[in-house]
Amino acid sequence: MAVTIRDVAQRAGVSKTTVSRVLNGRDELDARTAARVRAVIDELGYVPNARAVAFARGSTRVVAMLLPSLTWPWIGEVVQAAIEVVEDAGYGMLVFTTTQGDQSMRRFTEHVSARAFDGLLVVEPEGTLDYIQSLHDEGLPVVLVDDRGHEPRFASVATTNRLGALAAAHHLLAIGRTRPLVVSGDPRFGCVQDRLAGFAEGFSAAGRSLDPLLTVEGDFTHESGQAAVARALEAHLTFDAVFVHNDSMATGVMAELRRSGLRIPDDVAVVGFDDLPSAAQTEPPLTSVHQPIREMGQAAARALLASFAGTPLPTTPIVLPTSFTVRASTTG
Amino acid sequence: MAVTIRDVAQRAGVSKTTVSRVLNGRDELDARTAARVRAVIDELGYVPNARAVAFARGSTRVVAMLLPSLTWPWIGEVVQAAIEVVEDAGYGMLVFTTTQGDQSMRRFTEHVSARAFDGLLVVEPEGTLDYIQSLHDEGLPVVLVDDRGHEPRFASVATTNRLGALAAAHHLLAIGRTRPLVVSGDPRFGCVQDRLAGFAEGFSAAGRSLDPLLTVEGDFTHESGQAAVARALEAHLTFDAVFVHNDSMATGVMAELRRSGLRIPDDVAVVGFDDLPSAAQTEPPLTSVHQPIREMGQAAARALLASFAGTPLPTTPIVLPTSFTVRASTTG
DNA sequence: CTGAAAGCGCTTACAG
DNA sequence: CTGAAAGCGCTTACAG
Repeated sequence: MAVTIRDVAQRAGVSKTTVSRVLNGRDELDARTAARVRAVIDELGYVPNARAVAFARGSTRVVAMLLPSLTWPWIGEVVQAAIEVVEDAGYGMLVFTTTQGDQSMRRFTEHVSARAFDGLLVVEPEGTLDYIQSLHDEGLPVVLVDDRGHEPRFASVATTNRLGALAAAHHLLAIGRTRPLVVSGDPRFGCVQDRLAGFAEGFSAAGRSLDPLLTVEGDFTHESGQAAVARALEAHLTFDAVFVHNDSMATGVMAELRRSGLRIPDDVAVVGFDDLPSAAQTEPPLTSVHQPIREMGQAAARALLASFAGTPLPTTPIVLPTSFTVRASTTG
Repeated sequence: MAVTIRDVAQRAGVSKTTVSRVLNGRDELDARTAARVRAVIDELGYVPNARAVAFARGSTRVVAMLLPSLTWPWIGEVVQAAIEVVEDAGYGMLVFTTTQGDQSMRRFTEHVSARAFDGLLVVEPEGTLDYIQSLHDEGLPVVLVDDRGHEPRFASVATTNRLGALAAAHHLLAIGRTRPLVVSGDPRFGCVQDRLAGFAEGFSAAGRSLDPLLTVEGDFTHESGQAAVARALEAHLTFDAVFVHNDSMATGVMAELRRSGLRIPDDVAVVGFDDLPSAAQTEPPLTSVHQPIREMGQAAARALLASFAGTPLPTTPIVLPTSFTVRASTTG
């Protein structure tokens, strides 16, 4: 049998109430009483039963995270960072993914209804923003880690997509590239629009406009980057650089460029977006707009935990700045 | 106020006991009573409070997973697969990582003592096997997803490291390569020993022995693969193939080979191990021993869930076979 | 087939 | 500063 608060109380010669007070750090306690109780707790190796505490207190000390999938590198980084913050606070992190579509969402909803956790961090699975919004409206503390450029009416953490793309433009101009191909993500995403706008802005500020034919659409996968470049080359487009909306597509872009006999960066410079750890391992290493991914995960988790302690969740997005990492794909 | 079992009972004109029976699918029930109760449950949108159920039943319907980190691709795949199985069963998955060392382990131990979950899946953080063993000995259901080639005295899921390496040897011999460089992982790991043994076995079965100078040690990182090849070339070793103990090192190996002007596979063929999704995206695409990673995660989760239902955990490892994926890095 | 009652192990007003 | 008692929302013998 596990040791309970009752055992501790008996052994210390106090009531369960007093033990509970020691456990929860209430201050209306005689110091010697508290010390004695603490000694007994150590002696017996007592740890309060999490199930009973959750039940009695009405909160679980567990945070949930809802994600499209765990197998995307970007998401892995975010989750890892968030977990570290959550663990530090003595909380647990319950992870839900939506790889099984409606079935997944139904399961998740059950856990919400069952009040299985105190708050929620979200990297939005496609098309679930309204649902998340409704959870928030019903009183569940929610923080969105926003990789899509939404503008939700609840707490969120985002990055400076426009400024990041602007930095990419400045860099390419600085190394003398004037006809960049742009491989974008799905233009329905706000982040994609921001990246397109920031990049164009950088060129127009330098008195150069972008050839509209030189913007092609990808879907953030390696394959789509490869295909985009293949199409551009087939159409005999000429370009001296490629600005790619994420690193995965950028590796596809570089693969296709090399297949076509083009040298990177001599013939074509390549700039990615994300700057995941793997960007340093491509060939050549990839210049990329750095997203503060870990910081975003941490900030989201911290905001959520703070809300449990009474600090209201922020009503405007927490925006963390991108930076710019230069590697050999632009400065070989 | 959330709706409780009491509300349902009142509205249906039965006792809470009866509602509980309907909820838990006991069969000693009048069909019409059950139907009526179910109707009320739907009408009120009642979902049992997970905290109360966990407390009353003494089990949480939550499984935990202990991991070194979420940012390694191999682990991401395992966790994703395990989560899907766990979610399907209506369970939640609590994820703990040990990126913060002792601090992390202390936090995790608290959750164990607090009985915050019913069972544990583990990808062993370095040096914690004895601790995991002790949790098992104290009665916590544990299943190890074994990427290290341990032989634990509790349930585990593993793969055929020796046979996988044997297949790599056969393939290289089949394409006429006779002097392979081997870039291994840390030889303290059982899986590394198995891969070394299987590979050597394949060559000796063909009447060829491996040059001991041609086995160099890496640490499973991209950089170590790169460094290993750099050292080998510097030492003027000659080889016509490289067998690398994982895909990450293999990309490092390929990068260094290309830097040295060697063509893949014409001058040097490369075989990796793992066959992560990214292996199809390297340049050239990587031939690799395929580990059934998803299947391992699923099998571990299934075994754990089955143990809750009364099926004892297996006492010998569940071993899932590797396969062999041929790509352009050996057959360009 | 059904219900009244005890119990799971804590927390928290309330009273002193 | 401390304790007795109620209560959190379920499950589960036990009795009928």
